[in-house]
Amino acid sequence: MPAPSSPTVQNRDISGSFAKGLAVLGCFDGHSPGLSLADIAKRTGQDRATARRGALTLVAEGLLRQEDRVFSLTPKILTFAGGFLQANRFGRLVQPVLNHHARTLGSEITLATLDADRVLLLAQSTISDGPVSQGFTIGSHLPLLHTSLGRMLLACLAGDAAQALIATAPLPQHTSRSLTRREDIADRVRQTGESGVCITSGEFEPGISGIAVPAFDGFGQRMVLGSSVPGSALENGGDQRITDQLNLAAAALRACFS
Amino acid sequence: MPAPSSPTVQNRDISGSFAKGLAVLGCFDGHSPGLSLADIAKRTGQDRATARRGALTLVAEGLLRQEDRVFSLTPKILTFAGGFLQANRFGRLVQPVLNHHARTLGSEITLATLDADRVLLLAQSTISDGPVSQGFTIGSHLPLLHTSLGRMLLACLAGDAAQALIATAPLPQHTSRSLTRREDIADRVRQTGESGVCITSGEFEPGISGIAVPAFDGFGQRMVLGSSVPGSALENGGDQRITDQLNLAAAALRACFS
DNA sequence: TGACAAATGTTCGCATTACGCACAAAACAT
DNA sequence: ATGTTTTGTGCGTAATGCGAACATTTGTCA
Repeated sequence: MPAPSSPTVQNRDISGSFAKGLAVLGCFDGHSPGLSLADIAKRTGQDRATARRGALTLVAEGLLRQEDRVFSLTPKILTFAGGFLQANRFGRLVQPVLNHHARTLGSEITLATLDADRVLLLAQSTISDGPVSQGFTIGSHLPLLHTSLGRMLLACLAGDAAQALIATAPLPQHTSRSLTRREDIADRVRQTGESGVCITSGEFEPGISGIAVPAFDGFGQRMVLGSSVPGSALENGGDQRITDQLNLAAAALRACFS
Repeated sequence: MPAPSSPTVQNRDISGSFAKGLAVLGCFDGHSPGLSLADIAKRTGQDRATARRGALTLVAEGLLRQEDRVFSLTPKILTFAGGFLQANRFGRLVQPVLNHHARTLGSEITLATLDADRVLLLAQSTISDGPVSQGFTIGSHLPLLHTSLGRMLLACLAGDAAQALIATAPLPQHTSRSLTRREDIADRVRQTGESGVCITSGEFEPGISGIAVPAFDGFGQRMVLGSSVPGSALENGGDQRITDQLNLAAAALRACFS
């Protein structure tokens, strides 16, 4: 005879099976091209049978393909991204703005937002033969604490939310210059909020500096704009030139979305 | 006493709830930025209560946001695309190749594949101030029968599969030059298969010509490469020049993926 | 090479979960 | 204000998904 609020009763507004299935889809994170059922079960913490149903359902929907024992994403997964990108006019509005300013700037520009405790890349101007290209794409994640984009996102957050993230987000030492004390990062975030621009030097990739500025509020979230350049590009007022150009691009986007 | 294959019994390997939830996610196709519960129910053919559970689950997972009565995709949806793009080295391999060849070509290059009866865009070289830009993005869909990319994909398919698609895929008249008889399209596909290149002129967008060549087999599917140019660009051997350049890009990709 | 062990994949009974009717609430029209 | 349509939600029921148990494959050592 179960109690009225038995622990086994769940929120009737949410479908557990669906959430578990999404978790299966979410394990394909790019670090591993193919996953076996056991891998999926391990990553999601689900029973192997549950993971199997999720994966087979995804295969039936055409989102995964099964080759021998490994599952991998099909191109069809891009359809979901297409829904977002087209609904928000990325092809017509965002991409042209980024491309244009990237050309006059001479380095690539990235639009990003916050996703849990990471930076999520939304769009990127791809400038041919650009000097810096780590191979990041739309949907890639960057660390929050050691990138200029991440620190700018933190600076745009309400104080306590930012502090919570600074205290808990992963803090691996990517390079010898990565700040390793969370208080130091909090300081930088504070400075960023005051100056309206964030510059990091070699904390994520050696020899590469990042510059980020706020962009606009859209899709229910704060967006930021940034650029990666060789550290030397910041000398002789290069930092100011890049900042100005990023702010111009930000203003153009703001005009589109608000 | 139900029959062994009772109509109410389902395939135990597939999760119906998960599939229904995915259908909810799939209705956000970019043509409509926000959908109400009733819209979702209508589009998916699900009961409103079912659609509601699916949508609320997606909100809980951070993939949808609810504003008043309308649901819309959040940027987090791009994470799934990122998994595919990174697993297949799009940032490091594909994008640089497309960008490089697009620059020497002077017009943008698109990588695409087949998704049911439409063309799915996988990657695009974004060349600043390029002459033609319809605002398509990664994950966008193009019609199969009236684009060079689509006809090239058909030409790469086994005969009966191609014929089936030619007979059933939607055939709207986008422009006055759109072929409207399916036999004519079958003819063009046949020619495409023989010559190894497909050229269409103004059948999808007035004044715009498309050129497509086969690229490579990857992700379990055939990939094709194409470019859109003003119709005039094909004169004086321009068509050959573009075809050659596309084939060079295709060869470069083939070297990466096989 | 065969026998054991470890890991992975699949089946099936049972309890939980999701389905969708029916009701309620809101929005709109008259 | 009252009917009408549209939209949102609680709840009983039975279909569905859970996971322990079973089967199968892969790896290892004598």
